[in-house]
Amino acid sequence: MSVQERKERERASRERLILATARELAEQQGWDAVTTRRLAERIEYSQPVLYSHFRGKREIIGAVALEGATEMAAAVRAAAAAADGPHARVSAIARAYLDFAARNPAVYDAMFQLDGGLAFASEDTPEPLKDAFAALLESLGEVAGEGVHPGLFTEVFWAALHGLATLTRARRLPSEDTERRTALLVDRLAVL
Amino acid sequence: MSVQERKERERASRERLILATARELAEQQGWDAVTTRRLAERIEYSQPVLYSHFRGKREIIGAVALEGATEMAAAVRAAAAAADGPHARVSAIARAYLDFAARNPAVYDAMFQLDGGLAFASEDTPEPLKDAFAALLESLGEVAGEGVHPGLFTEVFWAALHGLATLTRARRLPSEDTERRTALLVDRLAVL
DNA sequence: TCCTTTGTCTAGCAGTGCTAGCATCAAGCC
DNA sequence: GGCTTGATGCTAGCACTGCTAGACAAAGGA
Repeated sequence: MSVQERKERERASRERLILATARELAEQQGWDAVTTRRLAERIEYSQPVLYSHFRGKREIIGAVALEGATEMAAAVRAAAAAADGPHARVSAIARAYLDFAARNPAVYDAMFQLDGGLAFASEDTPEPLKDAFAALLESLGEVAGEGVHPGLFTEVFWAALHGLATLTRARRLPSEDTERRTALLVDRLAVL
Repeated sequence: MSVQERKERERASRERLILATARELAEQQGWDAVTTRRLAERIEYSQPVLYSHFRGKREIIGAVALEGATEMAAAVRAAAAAADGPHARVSAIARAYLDFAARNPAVYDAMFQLDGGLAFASEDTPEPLKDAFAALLESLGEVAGEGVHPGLFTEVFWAALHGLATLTRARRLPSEDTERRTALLVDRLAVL
């Protein structure tokens, strides 16, 4: 029994290694550079080993996305908890969101740009994704304004942040004015 | 001289055929299905012919993106011209933008999600892209509100629309409430 | 008519995600 | 302790990708 447990531990540890390596490689050189060959070489195993852990590359991306969702939810909640008052809270959340996207571009891509085979906005949406949305909803719901559904408001706010994050990252928007754009967004959208 | 002119015409016509075919294929089956082999087969030429018109696949995507930008600018201006008053105009623009994205998902991808090798937000940004932004700016500038730079306001509004468009398209947001989300966005962001 | 130039094609390269089938090594049984 | 068995990871290979070198044919000019 103990032997089997040890093997399971080792297997789980190798799975973490795969994910950490994929993530590191993606952050360093982009997801295009994360090929199964390169990934296998970095973890010092052969390619087929990857397929004994994940169905394919897409599932690896999905797993990294879930990791990212958990971290993002934590970052948003931490920012919200450290701020006093609704306005400061919403500002802090917006900054935390954009900051996360800027600091972890590959993870953000995995979550929202690439196909990780994850279900969104449906019943079988994985828990971390639901929770990341919930983290936004907790603080944004209170500034939705009268007669506006908190969920709908959060969706709009989130979409706006997502737009800023992706357009900035893709150099469609110059990154200098990020602060001013964020401030404008918060001031206009949130009802205090 | 006339012979050369005929050849140039034929060449230009074939280039249009390549772009139209690429776009059609992308809209039908997604950009992943637009391989150089398939594209060549559809236009009934061999692969290398594509490379006598474009440097590579990326440049084909870029060319489709420019086409799309021109069309989007026209769609936005048409919507603006058909509406009376600032509020109706902004609403119409938002709907036109999201409608364009929804009706031409592959073209929208070429413009904003994929790498078409185009420069954005810089001096050597191609004219159609600048003009598409200008089309938004023309009508959005007037509702930026006092003390807010029209360009900055347009960027934020655009980013919000972009977020809605991409998240809806990627099924991150359910498509039913698009109208309500758009209305909320317009009502909050635009200063009348 | 011959030669040159232009245009197009066939064939191939290096790389991709993914998999079938073989070797190896450790666990468990007699 | 020696043998069998099953799990585990490997090598080799498939069908595909974007892209290109070099052969070849068709057209134009002398």
